[in-house]
Amino acid sequence: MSRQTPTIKDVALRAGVSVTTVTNVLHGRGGRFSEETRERVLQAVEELGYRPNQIARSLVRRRSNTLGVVVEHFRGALLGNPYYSTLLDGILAEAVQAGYQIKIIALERPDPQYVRLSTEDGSIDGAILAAPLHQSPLLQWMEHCNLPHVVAGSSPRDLRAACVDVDDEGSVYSAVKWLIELGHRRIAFIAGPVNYWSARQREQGYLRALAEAGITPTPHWIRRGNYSTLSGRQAMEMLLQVRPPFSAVVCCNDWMALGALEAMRREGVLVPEDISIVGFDNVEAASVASPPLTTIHQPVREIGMTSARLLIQQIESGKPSDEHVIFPGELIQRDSVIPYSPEPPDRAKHLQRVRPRRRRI
Amino acid sequence: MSRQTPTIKDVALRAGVSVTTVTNVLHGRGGRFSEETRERVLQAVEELGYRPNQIARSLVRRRSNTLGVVVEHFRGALLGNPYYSTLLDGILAEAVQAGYQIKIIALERPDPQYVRLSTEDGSIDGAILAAPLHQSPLLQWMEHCNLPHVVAGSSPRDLRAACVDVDDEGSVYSAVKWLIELGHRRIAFIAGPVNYWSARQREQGYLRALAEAGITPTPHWIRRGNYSTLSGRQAMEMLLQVRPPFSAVVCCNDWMALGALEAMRREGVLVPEDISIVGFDNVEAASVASPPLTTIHQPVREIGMTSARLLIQQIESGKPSDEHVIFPGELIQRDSVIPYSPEPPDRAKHLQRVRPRRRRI
DNA sequence: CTGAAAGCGCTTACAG
DNA sequence: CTGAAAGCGCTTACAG
Repeated sequence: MSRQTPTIKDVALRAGVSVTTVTNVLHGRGGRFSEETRERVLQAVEELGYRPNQIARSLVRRRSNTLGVVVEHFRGALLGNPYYSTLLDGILAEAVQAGYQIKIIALERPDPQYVRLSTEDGSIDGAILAAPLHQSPLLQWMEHCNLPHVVAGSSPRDLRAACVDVDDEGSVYSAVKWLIELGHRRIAFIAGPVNYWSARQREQGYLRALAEAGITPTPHWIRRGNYSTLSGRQAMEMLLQVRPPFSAVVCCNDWMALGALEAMRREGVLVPEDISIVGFDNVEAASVASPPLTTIHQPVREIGMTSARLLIQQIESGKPSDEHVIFPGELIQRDSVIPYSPEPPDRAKHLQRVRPRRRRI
Repeated sequence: MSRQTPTIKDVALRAGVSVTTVTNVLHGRGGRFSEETRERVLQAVEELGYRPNQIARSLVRRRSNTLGVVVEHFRGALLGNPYYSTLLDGILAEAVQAGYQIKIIALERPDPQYVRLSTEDGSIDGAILAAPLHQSPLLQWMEHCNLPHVVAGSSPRDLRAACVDVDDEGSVYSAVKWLIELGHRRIAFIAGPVNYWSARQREQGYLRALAEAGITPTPHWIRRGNYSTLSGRQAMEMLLQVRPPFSAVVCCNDWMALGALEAMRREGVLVPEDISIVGFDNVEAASVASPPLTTIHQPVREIGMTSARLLIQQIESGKPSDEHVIFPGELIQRDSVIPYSPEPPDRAKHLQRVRPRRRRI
């Protein structure tokens, strides 16, 4: 009995009107049908359980009402990263709000030609590039792309395209400047991977603050990690060898800071008495670490929302834009930083904080 | 000069062949064209920068090659939750692998009619329902839905549809049984919100293990939180009032366990010496808590991957399925649990672990 | 090996 | 207020 899913033609037939009329009442184009016709159509829709085919609609309107979120998935488990998922959540919230859907375009390989095929196929009205890597093919693609697009998160600052990000450079600059004001002079840096724009910019901020204070770091002051906890621990182990010792260390992200914390705990270095530490990102784990980690919060969800808004603007106005929206980072002061003190801390007094060896079950 | 984006017709014209032939070479339907024709077509494609319109293709093939991931977004910032994003990551990985795209369908309101409109519109070939809530309209919708679908994560066990989840009940049952084997008898439970299937099932596991050991909990043994850290702290504060005191507490998720840890730290309760604690989910913060939290890990990414695989199977075979795949949870033993000891811990010995008041900067 | 034609399910001028 | 017709950009029998 039940045949294919009903089409607009079936509705028209049942209501005894033309498909044009059905379209008109469905889209509320007032004045083009009588009240009585409207009711007949709506009833037919109801009885048939008719649902408009959006694919057909997209074809003729040349509009899919969906936003593409392009992620370079060849990097591996990407959405598992809270940064990306929070970004996505912001994009989604804004898109839904404005009547758009979200399609995730996971690039399997870094090939500009392949990117075109995946994006310029009529299935999306515009694209949000989520935190492209350094020398990402996406960046080249954008140059000759007539699909509306905006870059969200970590990206080069000289981009000739709309982009939304946190002020990586300025945030780290301010944090380091603050440490200097607290009396710290020997401030180490655990840098991030060079293929991240964000890591590069944060490093610049560190260097600028030191330079401005007339402090000249040797190469020993900077250790590079890959954003993982393990790499942070290893970097810190190296930094602990340097003499004279540092009184503070700034980390390019929280996970490395957490690793650094672990390295210091193992070595009996007191935080913050011996060494103050600040991270970046304000991940959830930062607040439950011991001591709770001072860090820089970036408004990731807002970045996502703003990207979507900018993209929708471009789509609906038909005008491309190269607006840059850069949010300031926010320093979250917790317990991992204290002012510099020339005399060493009273270890006896603080020894109670060092955790004893625990037996395993 | 540059007009609309080129269509298959433009390619045919330029190559001097019919559109049928263009389609054939583009889809590699061998034997239907000469090698020379093939090259002419490919060259025209190249010169024109032709990209097939997938919307048009979808319309005629009645296949979009995209999987819908349905989330009940009216709950708020959903993808910001690492559970959902990890699930999504698994789905994406498997889908990309199999040549499918992902569309996120964020439901703004819990209306079955609205769900139909959003899903059965030709834009997706099947749907994955991400962790529907208790009494979700999605569950009803599925009953009379001819779109292939599978439920991923937290869901009722008597579902007449394909579903993939962790064994919530069994995992908690095993954990509680283990605590009992360690000598614990007074074991409290911080329950989760009743509108989550997962929370309900975990609670069942707790009750079953106690019952099996002949332990009869009074209502005071169970406090309900809403999965947040704050609610865990509050629940624990109440549990600490109960006399005689508990020697162990099981939490419905890690965030509440982390809150409970905080409550105990404030009250000077030693973990695990006074009270052992186990969480659920194995969030990243659990491993950096002090003490590191013993918890139950669920293979969220695998759940996502398996859901996608099951869905694609249904789509490609044309046969609906109601297969259930239930993964076991894995107990991650860290430092928050020790065997029950009748004598109270030597507080003097452990006092050193209690953190002193910290001054703020 | 190749192509003309019908059709997927809609929307949009356009004519009445 | 209403409808016939063309068309969006593809694919698929079908005939040659």
